[in-house]
Amino acid sequence: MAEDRDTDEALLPAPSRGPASARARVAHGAPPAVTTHAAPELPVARVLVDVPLAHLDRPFDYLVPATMHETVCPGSRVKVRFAGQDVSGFVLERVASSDHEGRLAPLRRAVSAEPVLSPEVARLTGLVAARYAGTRSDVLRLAVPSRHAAVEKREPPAPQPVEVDVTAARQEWTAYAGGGELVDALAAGGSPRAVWSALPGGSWPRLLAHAAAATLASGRGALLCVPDHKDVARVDAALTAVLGKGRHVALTADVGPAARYRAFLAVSRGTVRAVVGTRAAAFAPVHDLGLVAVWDDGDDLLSEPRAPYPHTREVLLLRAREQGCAALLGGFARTVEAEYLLRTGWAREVAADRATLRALAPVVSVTGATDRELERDPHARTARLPRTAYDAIGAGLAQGPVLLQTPRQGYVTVLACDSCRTPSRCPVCAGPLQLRAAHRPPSCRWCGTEQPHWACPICGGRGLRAPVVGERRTAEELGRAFPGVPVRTSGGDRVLSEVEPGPALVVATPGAEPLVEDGYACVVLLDTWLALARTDLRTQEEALRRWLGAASLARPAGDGGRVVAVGDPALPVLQALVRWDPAGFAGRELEERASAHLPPASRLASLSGPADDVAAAVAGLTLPAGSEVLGPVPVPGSDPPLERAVVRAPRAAGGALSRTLVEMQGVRSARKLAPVRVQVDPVGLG
DNA sequence: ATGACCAATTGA
DNA sequence: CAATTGGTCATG
Repeated sequence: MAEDRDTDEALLPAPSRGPASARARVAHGAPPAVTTHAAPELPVARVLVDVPLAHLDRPFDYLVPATMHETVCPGSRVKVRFAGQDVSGFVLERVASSDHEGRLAPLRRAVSAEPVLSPEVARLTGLVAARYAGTRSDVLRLAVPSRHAAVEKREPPAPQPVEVDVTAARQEWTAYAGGGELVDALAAGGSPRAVWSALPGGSWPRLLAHAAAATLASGRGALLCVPDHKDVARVDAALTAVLGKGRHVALTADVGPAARYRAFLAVSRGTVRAVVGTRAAAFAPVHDLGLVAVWDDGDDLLSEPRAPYPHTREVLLLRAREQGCAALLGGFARTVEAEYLLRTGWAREVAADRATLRALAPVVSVTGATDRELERDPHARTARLPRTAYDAIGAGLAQGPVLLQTPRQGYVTVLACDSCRTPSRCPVCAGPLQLRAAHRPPSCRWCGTEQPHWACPICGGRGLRAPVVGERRTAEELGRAFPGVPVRTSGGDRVLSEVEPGPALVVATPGAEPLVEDGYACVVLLDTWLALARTDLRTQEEALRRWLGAASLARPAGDGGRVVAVGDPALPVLQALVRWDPAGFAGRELEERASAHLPPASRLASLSGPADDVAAAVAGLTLPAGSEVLGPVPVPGSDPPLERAVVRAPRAAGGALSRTLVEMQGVRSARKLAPVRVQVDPVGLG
């Protein structure tokens, strides 16, 4: 598209009413004056300017010069003069006149005619900013990828017609109660909302693809969000199998700016209507959106690490609410947020009955790993493996590959009491202890305090051990315990996506488990006590999610599939694993959260920064009725020292809480005070 | 942010 | 009395 020349702002026509009365002025040394005419129709552009200041987070009106009339359209990029600087912005709309009293400055440049910000996404960015008490320009940065001019100039490929076999889609979903109805409703143009408990095994990408296909059959678009690139690749392949080539697109950040922009344009121009992607794809401008879906919404990869830290699930739910489209939350596990949607009746459950589940799930057992048991067993002593687990591995290896999930990577991370195995914590701040160097006493990883005379508060023991050995060390030890068996590792920056079906030991960290055709003969979950040693709000939910993720890679019980978890069989979270009951667990967890006034039953916001700023920020809030302020308390391990306050409000007052946070940030920004970091419903609150 | 403006404060 | 500094306000 043609790009327009810069405009001299001295040559301002009068504001919007009537034709512009151009005044020429030739300043000494200035470029020769050119008369600027306003666009013949809708001469005013409402522009969202890219400035990071909270109190400037609203549209500003500019005059559209006649030369830019063709190029400037709703959703297009422009450059404008703002507060003496050239800044970029997005045109929200073209209107006939402005409410602004003073004269309007002309747009400085029309960057492109490409409408990259659709009206729906423009509205969504506003809702997300409001919900997370952030600025719209921050959200816009997440929503619209950077421009690549060469890609934009190329002619788009013609949309491919899509033929969908709705009967096949329905067939795939009938394993679930409510599944057939879900597909029917999608295909008929309805907007069902469902929380889907996926059956173990590798069918979920295909089911997501079929849900998308049913939506396309109704003439609408579908948007599928998954946690990582491995998942994108799997759903991508399933969409190709179900829809044929060229009918969908994968949106990921790691493919480079040109490829990313090309995929984005295919969506925004309506060339394709089915999209799979990671968290940034939640903002994809899918035409005629009919379905939003998120897989494994408990995965913290779906939580955006950049301000204002929106979560993919919440972005998609805002979209579904706003556009009245269908919503699907699926996973092996269930988050408390998904459970909440069921409890409030907003979504329906889609789950298989117990008989179907029993047929497809492996047999799950828990085996203790007390020191006494370990002492009786020399193999266990070296490999942290009780006899039961050791035997299950041996039996599994006779049938195929065996997966061992080990909680963390690296050689030594956390210390624990040598006698009772309780993870050792700092008496000052409760942070984990570490050994930083040989011949130094243990020190706290958070506050750095050295603990030369540490004693276990549980049993009084003074010895420390480093019980957590990463996947590489685990692999070495197991290789010795099972000589002759190939050992593969996956974790950290060396992740295997798939392994061969033959007998092998596969050691992986959570989320890095390789796929294997026909499933693992046996899955062993090591050191479950360690995964539960964290003090985070979501520790148990997260542990169960990771265990179910690994367990769902095992063969069905009928094919000999077994899962052995090494841990305390009395723990409810491990009992939920044995019964394969993520729904029941999420239900109990939600009740506990509700009685403790924690999300999702309440809305939380954390404010962090230097102590003075946090105190002033909290004082500047107009808190809704029923809310309370916790803290501020020092943030452990922060240097320079920071403090954090947590504000808690009833869920119904969540909107009011976000509004007062936005207002407070606006006031602070106008007064040139340092911004306080605000996180609404942060994922990892200790 | 940047810049404009006004008022209070400081300096010769 | 002028120069300087600090707060407030607006940014189209």
